[in-house]
Amino acid sequence: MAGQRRSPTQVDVARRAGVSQATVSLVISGGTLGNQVAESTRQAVLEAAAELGYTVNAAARSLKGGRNRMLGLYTFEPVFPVNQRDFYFPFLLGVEEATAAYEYDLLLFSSAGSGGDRRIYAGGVNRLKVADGCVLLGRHLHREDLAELVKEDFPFVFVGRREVPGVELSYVAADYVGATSDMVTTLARLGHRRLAYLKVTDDTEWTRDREAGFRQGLATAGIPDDQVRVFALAEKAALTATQLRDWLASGITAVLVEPTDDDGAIVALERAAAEAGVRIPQDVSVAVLGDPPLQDATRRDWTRFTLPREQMGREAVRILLELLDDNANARQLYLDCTQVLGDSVAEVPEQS
Amino acid sequence: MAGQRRSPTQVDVARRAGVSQATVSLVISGGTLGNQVAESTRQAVLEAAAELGYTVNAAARSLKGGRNRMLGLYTFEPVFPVNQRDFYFPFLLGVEEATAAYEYDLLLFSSAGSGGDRRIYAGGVNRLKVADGCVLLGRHLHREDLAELVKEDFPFVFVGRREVPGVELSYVAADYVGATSDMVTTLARLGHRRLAYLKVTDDTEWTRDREAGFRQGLATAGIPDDQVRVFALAEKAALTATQLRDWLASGITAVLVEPTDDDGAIVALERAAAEAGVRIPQDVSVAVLGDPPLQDATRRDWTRFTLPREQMGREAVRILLELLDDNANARQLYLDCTQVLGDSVAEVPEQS
DNA sequence: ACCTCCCATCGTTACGTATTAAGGACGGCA
DNA sequence: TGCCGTCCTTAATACGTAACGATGGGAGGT
Repeated sequence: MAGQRRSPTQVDVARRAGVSQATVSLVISGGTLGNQVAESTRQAVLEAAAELGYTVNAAARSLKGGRNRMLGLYTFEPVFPVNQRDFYFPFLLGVEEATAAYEYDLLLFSSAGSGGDRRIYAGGVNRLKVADGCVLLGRHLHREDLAELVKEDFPFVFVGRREVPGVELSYVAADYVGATSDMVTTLARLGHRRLAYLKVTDDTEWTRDREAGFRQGLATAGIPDDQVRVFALAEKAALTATQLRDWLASGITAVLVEPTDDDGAIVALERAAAEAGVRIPQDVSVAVLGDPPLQDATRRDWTRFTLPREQMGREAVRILLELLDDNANARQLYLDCTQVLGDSVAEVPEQS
Repeated sequence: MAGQRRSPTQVDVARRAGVSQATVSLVISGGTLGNQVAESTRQAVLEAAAELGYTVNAAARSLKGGRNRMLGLYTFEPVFPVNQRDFYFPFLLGVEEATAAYEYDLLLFSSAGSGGDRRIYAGGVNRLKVADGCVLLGRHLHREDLAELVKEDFPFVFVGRREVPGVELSYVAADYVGATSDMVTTLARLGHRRLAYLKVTDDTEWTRDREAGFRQGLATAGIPDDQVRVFALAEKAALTATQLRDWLASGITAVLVEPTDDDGAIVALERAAAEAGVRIPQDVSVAVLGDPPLQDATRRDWTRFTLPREQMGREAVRILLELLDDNANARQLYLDCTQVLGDSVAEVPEQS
């Protein structure tokens, strides 16, 4: 081993090929003027480069302002932990696939900051900037980091709808509004007229969208507001068997429930049903408004809708590249979800 | 949107704070001389930086310094295709985890070359070099690319044992020899004395290692060579029911089989068994020498050994970082496999 | 033969940062 | 007051690349 040999530069190649550094640059990076170089010279340069084992220095290139052909993928939570991987994996798959298809490489910003905290700005440094642009992923984001990113004009696309007051950002989102509305329609078609909606408390975009979809679905189905019950599930206050019985007693026949990181709402509902001796779907229909992240937590084949996760990943990359080329305004894209009819919803029994 | 606003530099900060660019650099990056800056100046600089939304330009920094804090992961096959993902995923997991733990970022070289062919040297240029070092993964490598990498002194670690004549390279490998040997021992302990060994034909390191382990296990168990039958499974020539019957007729009670990309050998064996009316494990015991990549192709819980894939990924990163720091010689690491007792192996029936 | 034009190549500069050696202010001590 | 030493700050430079304008020479036209 020759030890830490400095890797050859364009100057070295130029010297060997008997041309100038500028010519080497023209040959290597092609550019618009790439065809202005004589074929013989081009060959000589390429040969010299191969012999020396020359490789382009990405740092220098991107310092100069050019592209790296690298896209970043930053996740606010670790993507890989086992319990969540089945949820995040399809996004990753789509992003990877599209990135490769466009002949870019993918930079995974996986390193947690020193504090164990995942932040974009570690020590005041925006690490993302080594990439040409970045796809962001994850539920628990730091808004201030996002705002900072926008302020810097760094091109990025979020997977999932994200709003930051005062700025317009790009994202690829699932159409939660439409999907939830459709779910209400489906339930109404099966005869359900009195619904309960079980939402998580924190006020996020996706929770708001689902609730909006819920209201919209009610309107479409012609169900007045007083026929429904909205219950916000605080983290600690689980749904009790008593509450569930109350609902059923008041004529409610179906429950819509939001999935969460830990499937807390679903698990709580199932436990309450078990305690109350209520059978799903015979006694109450349950529809899940999304993909339950943990497939293991519950064995049931829920009636639900699934996000086109892989496609979302792919589209995010496509939009990011559009952003890079046009450097136009932010753009948003909504993709349809697919309703999956499982065995947790049944027709409402004829009232005798 | 202000459009492509150039992001502020140290010069801008310096101008605003009324100091020189060098002072800004001292304040920002601290360094060894960081404490030589007067507290008042430091505050002024930090304030100016905050007001302007200054962030360090990573490209410029690494151009100057050398290290990128980026590790590469290059795979000779796409890691993500669905049919293989369960096999490769744990490696990826381990690599990602270790990379993050050491506060590096992970660069996924996913872009296929223009020809659809995955090569390290695209257009005579080594793309890997943007990273400080690289973990390599995959079965179907291009030896010439590897040799070139070594020649360039680029630090890399292979996951899986790889040999290139004349050069010594670093890898983290599963101890196929020991695991296969142990498997033979296990079979011998269950009374199996006549074995068949079904290998794939191409002459790879892992095939050789398994065969060596097979021989070693035979020696340990005191089984003479004429009690065994080694069958090389060509790609197209599947194992026939007739052959399988012949083996059993000759007293063979157990088959060791190598897993392949597509589980070809296992599937062939199972089909032959079905055709011949041979039951597994009642009539013949089957041990798989590794992890069957496709869990779906067969529902059986094979007796096998599994590679510590996640750990292999982690160790690969650790060794790579050692290589970076010491820039010493290549190093190799072997990790033990875990035997898994499934239901495809039974005690040999007492011969009446 | 001379002028023109174009093509291939070259010299130069800027990108933003970290570092080194050098400069300047200030106070203390003789 | 003069000298020196200690801090603090600065000017200059290098890193490797891409882009621009400039230059030289050869070919073609008049």
